[in-house]
Amino acid sequence: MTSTDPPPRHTRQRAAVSAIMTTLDEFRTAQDVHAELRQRGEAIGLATVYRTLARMAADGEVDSIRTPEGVAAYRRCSAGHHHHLVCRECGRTVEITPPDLEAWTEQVGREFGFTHLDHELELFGRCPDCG
Amino acid sequence: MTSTDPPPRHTRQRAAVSAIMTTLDEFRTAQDVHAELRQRGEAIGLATVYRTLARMAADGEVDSIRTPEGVAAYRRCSAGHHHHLVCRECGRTVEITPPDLEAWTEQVGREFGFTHLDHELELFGRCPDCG
DNA sequence: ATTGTCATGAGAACCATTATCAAGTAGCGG
DNA sequence: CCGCTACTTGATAATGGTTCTCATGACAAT
Ligand SMILES: [Mn+2]
Ligand SMILES: [Mn+2]
Ligand SMILES: [Zn+2]
Ligand SMILES: [Zn+2]
Repeated sequence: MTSTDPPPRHTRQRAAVSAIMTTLDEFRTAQDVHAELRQRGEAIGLATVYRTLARMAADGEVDSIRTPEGVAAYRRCSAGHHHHLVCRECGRTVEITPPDLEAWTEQVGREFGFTHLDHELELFGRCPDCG
Repeated sequence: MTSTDPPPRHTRQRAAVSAIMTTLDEFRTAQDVHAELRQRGEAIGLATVYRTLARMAADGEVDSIRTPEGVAAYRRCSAGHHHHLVCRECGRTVEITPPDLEAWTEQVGREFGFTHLDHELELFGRCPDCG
């Protein structure tokens, strides 16, 4: 359980992905990130972007959600657990913290005998700029 | 905006999907439903199952969620808006209603100027039977 | 029964994601 | 530095869920 995975190696590709994620304020798919990196002249493979984002998410360096269409999207993550209000049009995101959700999840889990609880909450809408 | 879509026609295939959904207590994917129908001797195409479930979901006859892996799953739906606690192993489901979530969603939307709000909340865990 | 419209389904197409695996490279010990 | 080894990369193929195509069949209103 305390198995320590080796830390990721520092490569040009990983640095590029990490860098671009700090500049983006919206949830972006792996394909989006790959296209944007290419746009900026970075030489990087699509598979590498997928792998890097998946690993960064596993390591807590970025948040990952699934859009209502089922595709994975990533965004740089502020410290601590939180949820999101996401614009369906442009991906603009606001971090939110619903009161009592964590405690309520635990309570409901106990009530029905469920263990290994996790919860997913995202709000979707249209932001002011997208009318 | 008040456009009335023509009601679905009554066909053997639609009846079969509708019938099986009333007997299932767990979220099932379109592929699951198709396999189960074939098992029971029903002649029905996979595309038809996909179309029928999508339409039933749009018409509010079944609930649809996406598993953490991103695949769509369907389940017969009790009246009224609600959310779910789903067993990751067997799909067993409990309907839940978090207090104040609807009102909180509206409040957060107003606060940030988002419109056309929607929210997605699902709890996942392991049910008593699945240890 | 006629007829216009909608539903069906086998297979192809689509598309996000993951697997392959040979070639490259980071990082460590010497 | 050097060299070794394990990790990373990326072009490409493979996977798998979902949707599209379109010819054929079935519903239902007249
Ligand atoms: Mn939370
Ligand atoms: Mn709700
Ligand atoms: Zn927007
Ligand atoms: Zn279970």
